[in-house]
Amino acid sequence: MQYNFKEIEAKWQKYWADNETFRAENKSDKEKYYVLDMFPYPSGAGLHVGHPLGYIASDIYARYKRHKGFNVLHPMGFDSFGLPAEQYAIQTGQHPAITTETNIKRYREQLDKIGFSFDWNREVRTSNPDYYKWTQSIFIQLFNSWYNQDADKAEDIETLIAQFEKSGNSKVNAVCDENVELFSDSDWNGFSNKEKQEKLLQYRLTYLAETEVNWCPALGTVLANDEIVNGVSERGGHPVVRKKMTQWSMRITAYAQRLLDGLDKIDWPQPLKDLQTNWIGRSEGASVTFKVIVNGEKQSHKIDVFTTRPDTIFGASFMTLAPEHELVTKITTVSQKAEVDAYVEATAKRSERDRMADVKTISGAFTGAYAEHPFTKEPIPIWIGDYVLAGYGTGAVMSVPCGDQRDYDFAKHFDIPILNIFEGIDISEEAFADKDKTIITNSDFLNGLPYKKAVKRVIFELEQIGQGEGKVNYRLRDAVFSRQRYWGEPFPVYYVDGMPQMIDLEHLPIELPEVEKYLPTETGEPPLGNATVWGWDIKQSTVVSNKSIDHKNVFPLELNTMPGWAGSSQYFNRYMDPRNDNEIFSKDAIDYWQDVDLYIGGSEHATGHLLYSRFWQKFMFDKGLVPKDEYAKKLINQGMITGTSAFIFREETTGKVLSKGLIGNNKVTPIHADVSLINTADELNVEAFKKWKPEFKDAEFILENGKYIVGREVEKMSKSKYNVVSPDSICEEYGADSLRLYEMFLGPLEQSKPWNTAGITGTFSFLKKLWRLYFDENGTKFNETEPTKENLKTLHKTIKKVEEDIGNFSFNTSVSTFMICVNELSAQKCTSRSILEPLSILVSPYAPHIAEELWHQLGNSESIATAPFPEFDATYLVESSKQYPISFNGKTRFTLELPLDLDRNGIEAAVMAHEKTIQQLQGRTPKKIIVVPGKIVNIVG
RNA sequence: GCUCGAGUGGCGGAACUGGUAGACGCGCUGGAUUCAAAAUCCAGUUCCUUUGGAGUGUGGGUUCGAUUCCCACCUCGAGUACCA
Repeated sequence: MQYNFKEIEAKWQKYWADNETFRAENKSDKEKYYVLDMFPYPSGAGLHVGHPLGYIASDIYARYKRHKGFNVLHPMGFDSFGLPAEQYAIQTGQHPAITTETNIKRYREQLDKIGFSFDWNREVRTSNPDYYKWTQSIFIQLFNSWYNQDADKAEDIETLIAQFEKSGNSKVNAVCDENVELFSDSDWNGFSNKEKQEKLLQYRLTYLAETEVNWCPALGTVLANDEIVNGVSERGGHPVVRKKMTQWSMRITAYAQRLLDGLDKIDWPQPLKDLQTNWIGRSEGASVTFKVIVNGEKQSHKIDVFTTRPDTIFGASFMTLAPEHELVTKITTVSQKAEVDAYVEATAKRSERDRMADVKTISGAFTGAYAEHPFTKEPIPIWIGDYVLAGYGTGAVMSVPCGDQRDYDFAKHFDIPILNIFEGIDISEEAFADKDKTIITNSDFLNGLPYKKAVKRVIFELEQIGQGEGKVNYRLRDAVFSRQRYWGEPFPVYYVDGMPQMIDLEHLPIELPEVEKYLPTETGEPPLGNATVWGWDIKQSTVVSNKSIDHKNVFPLELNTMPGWAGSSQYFNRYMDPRNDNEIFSKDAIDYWQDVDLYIGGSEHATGHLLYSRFWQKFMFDKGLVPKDEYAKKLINQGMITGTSAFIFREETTGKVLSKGLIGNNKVTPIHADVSLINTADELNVEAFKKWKPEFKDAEFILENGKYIVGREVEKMSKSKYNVVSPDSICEEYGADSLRLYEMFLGPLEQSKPWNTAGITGTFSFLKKLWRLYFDENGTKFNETEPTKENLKTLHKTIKKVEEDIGNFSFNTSVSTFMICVNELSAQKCTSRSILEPLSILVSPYAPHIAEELWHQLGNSESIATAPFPEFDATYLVESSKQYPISFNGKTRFTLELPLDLDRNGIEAAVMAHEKTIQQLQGRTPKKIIVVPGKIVNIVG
């Protein structure tokens, strides 16, 4: 009997689907285990072999847990809203839903061929109305909530309104917009309805506000900070400019501290935690208020600054505002106006990228105004400079040149005095920023104090005079939540008198309307501005034609859509009860499944999805919707699989194409060749290549030994580099089990590693060898013979190692272990069922199709999926002797087999009497003999 | 610049809490089988000046003993970028 992987794999894939083998039940006496993959965006290009790496790892784990008796939830779905389908729609007019459907179908086929144990009954698609209904509902709940800092949690907006009615907003300790005006209870009660709504927007967890956003003209939309890489859009690499727009934002900053603290509770990779920690960017310091003096007169304006070094306040010799700072126009003197205006205009013109690239050039302008030092009462000049960022802190700094290198450089450049307030420190060359060695001097009441004590004291003094307090600042900004795009979740929002109103939960989903074209309107409104049926009728509670918008009963709906991360921020919870029409998930479902036990996905989502989803989870926790405020106990980032590109070499002068070995000193241009035209020995199929690239039809290919050998190089796997290998072609040629084993065998899960198709013959022939343990030409080989001691030792050694490996997510080493096991059992000519049956279970998580076939050939009628994992028994591994390595000065020279029960003295005697020892020592007397029983002998001297 | 991560044969990689470096696989070499090829099987494969010796990026240290621990440096990769 031959190993016919095609037949076997098709058979079992059908069986699993027909029997819903991997269906997870929400009620079970078994312990639950939730294994989650980051669901993919279904792109038109399909999957390449790098994509399923994490899915294979999680599938092995899920299958293993089933063998260990767990009720496993292992779902899959699609993050199906997104830009590429929309760009395609703009180009071709094809509705993104159609493109998406086609791509999902392709993905599904590819995934099915690899034999994953997903419970497809639970599939979710973020672009389906029955799914995004719940995305909309979370949005509404965020809108109806505020963050109470006293309770340190989100609360219903009604509790805030009650406080406003009772005592205004002065006693409210909320996370809200900056510069909220104070009002009393009588003020509040006297406000018009619209004024009340405006005030409340400043507190809601999702709010509409005019914000400075990253506008990408080429994509026609705003982007979040994490969607911008090196000053250009992550997708497409288009320029990004700053622009003021009215946008929905998420008050994620309310959760900054909890997002930071939560990292201690979860088992996520340290680099990923570091990334989130840096992104949140907590720093401790003080806020200090400076009074402003213009032309010798005190102004009503004040400048608030945030500083991490309040201890250096007596070293402040100037102030610097960001050019965008709102006070700039208000305080600039007449004589400085021209210079300041010119500078502000110049910086506004520079793109974000320019500003980032050019950090060396020092520039700025003097406003003519002064700030009053809170303690010395001396006037200090107020400058503007683009090294101060509008988006961080208050957009203003107290410049202390002696203690900060940027301030120092700025002061030197503009000849501003540099005061030295550090005892025994020379600052003639550079600033001194070492907190640990700081002793303050020339600073009145701070003289002689070290950093920490000085900070405490100065904050106390600032509080006494009402000009400052201790403060914690975060780099994290509120997340812009609007996109000027078509293919995203519509907001469940309509506008009355310019104020946003939420549509009641019972009327959701608000479905995406049809539009003629997917581009912005001529008046510059988002694509939904093209919709003709996009008004909200409050009487009928339904979407109606725009023609009936009368601002009495029918109102315009929101034209923006939600960003890509909206749909992925709670999908892991929805999987628990995905077909529930009445609730996002039932209480029973969430109570049973609780949270994700293992989450596998890429680290590129560190500051996007993985931060936003933690935020939503914490919000849902505050609302009592979920029992855990962190949704994933353990997370693993799978490494990237890189491609091995192939090159042909065209000689620059003659145009001849030289085989790799013939290049020599010739000047050649390497040109990518499609890797599918190369065989495992790096030979190019020249005819096929000429067919693929017709411009080489008549080119002369110079061969070596009758073959054209290509050059190879490791690069990112991508279409443009012609190095993409698809899992389908591998499954076709070697089968899914070979692919699964090989992807794991490549190396540690978390490391990035190059793909080389040639190596797959290793795992393929392993499977053939495994098969031959059970079958030969005449049929089955296994029988009821008693296993030998050797057989049992091999089996139990394997059980032990494989369980350890799975526990450590070290899947590459268990593939080696299987190979060793099969090599040994083959050599032992093992045919014993009591060895071969447990072996099939051991292999099953990794190579489920062949395992299932073997299991059934052994006479079992149920699926192998829940067969109990073999129990390890240490007694089979007990040894009576050991090959001791005998080393001299730490270098092993020979080995000696000795009984394990021999004691230290016995070992020493045996070793010293050995002829090779005598030969090594050449008459010398050893200084010392180290004997570690069971391990090693080391002779020194 | 800063923060992480990693440097082991021709290649992917292995080595438990310090204890026989290079498991396993690819590739390569030789052989068997075959008319031939594929497939399969067997043997070999870190390097060198080979009765021996050296060797895990470099230099130093701790230790009887270091790929593993400590210090300094070099190289590569990832992230981040004036964060006050």
